[in-house]
Amino acid sequence: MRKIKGSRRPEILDAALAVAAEDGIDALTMRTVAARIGVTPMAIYGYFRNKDELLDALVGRILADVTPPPGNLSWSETILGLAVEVRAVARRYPAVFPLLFTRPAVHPSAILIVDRLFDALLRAGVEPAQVPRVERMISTFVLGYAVSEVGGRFAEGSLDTRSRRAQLAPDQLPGHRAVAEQLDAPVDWDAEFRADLEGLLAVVTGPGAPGRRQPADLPAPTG
Amino acid sequence: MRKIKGSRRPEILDAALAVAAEDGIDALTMRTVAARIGVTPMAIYGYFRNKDELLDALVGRILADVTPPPGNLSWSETILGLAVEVRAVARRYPAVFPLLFTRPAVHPSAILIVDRLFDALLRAGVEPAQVPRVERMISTFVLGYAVSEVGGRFAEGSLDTRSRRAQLAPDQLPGHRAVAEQLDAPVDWDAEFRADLEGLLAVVTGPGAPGRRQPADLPAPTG
DNA sequence: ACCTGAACACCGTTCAAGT
DNA sequence: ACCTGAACACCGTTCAAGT
Repeated sequence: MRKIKGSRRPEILDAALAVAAEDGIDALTMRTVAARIGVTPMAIYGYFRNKDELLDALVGRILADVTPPPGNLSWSETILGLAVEVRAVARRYPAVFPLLFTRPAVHPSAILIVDRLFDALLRAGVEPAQVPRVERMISTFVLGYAVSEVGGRFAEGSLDTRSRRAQLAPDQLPGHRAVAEQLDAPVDWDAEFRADLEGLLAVVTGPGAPGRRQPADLPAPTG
Repeated sequence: MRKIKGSRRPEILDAALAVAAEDGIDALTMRTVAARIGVTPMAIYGYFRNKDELLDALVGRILADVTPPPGNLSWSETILGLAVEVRAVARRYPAVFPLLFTRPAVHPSAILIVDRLFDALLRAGVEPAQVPRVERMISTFVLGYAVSEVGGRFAEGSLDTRSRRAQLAPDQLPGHRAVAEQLDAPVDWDAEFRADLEGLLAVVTGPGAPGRRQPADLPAPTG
């Protein structure tokens, strides 16, 4: 594997990102990526052992786009800022972002983000023993929400649409019936994401939360 | 598409599940699935328009394995029970479960689960206007956690392991340094999942939560 | 050190044909 | 109604060879 200075690895990863952006993840093949930088498919094997390793590196490349917030922010502003950044990156690379959920977060860029979260949670007064757990909880929610949005899991649909899909009469979906009006209303995803996050931060640091040590600067919920 | 009685669709889906369980998602091809039920690859196209439609149906098949809790449980027992079931199903089908996050939840089995969640949240006193949002929050966390576990995203690793991966000195990861002892300790994933969920339920229904209407039977956190 | 070219064992899918 | 068989345009990847 050539990892020397002047390696074309970044060039290849950018080409992969471009191919996926234009034609989707299925179009991202060794052959299309190679063609985009004007080489033969086999040339890529000089930089990545195989396609799997290329996709792993792509995960690192995507997370490298998450610009960390400045160091002088409060713990809650830091976490919210990182979350908003991650979600913005998901929207920037919708076709490939779901890869983040299937491949281990072992890249330098991922570890740097986790480190900022650890630090912010400690400043929030979370007990060190609870910090890794809370970090997993927050990053799971943030990644999950971002992937759900870009992957189409948050399919909207009226009561009628949903009961048709379920092949059931509306009466057999009492929960849906009770909130039918809400299912017709458009969703403000930005506001929902923020409200959810603020709720999450409240639970991990709020009064009575397990692993809580001292008061913190949690903002009032705005949702 | 043959959707008549006596269709072999269930047989095909079970074969797909078996192939993935034995040899992984990459081995799940039209050809291997066909071979497993003793037909030619082209026979499958009589039941599914293409591979994508087969995978979509597989998502429904997986969720159909989630046995809904009995109707006489409290709202919190209902939600916890569903969550535990979903996580159990993820562990049953680790190779294919991540598909749930990439494909819209429009299958009858998915809608039935959502309906139970809607109902439980209403019983918890969540305002109808907030119910769909809270449902998305909970299901995003539950699915995200389950996928992270089976997909290996929750890679454990000591401070040393992580700083090596990050290609950084431990000093450049102050957050990790501060919780280094925790990174060496083994994680009780069952307990963590439960503690996280109870925290989540507390935030959506606890005192001061947005969309709260009346007291509810939230259990005390056990984590 | 870096890249090419031919080849191999696979894919998903179309089309025409069989019973 | 259900399935087969041959064929097509792709894949990822190996190997040997070029400069």
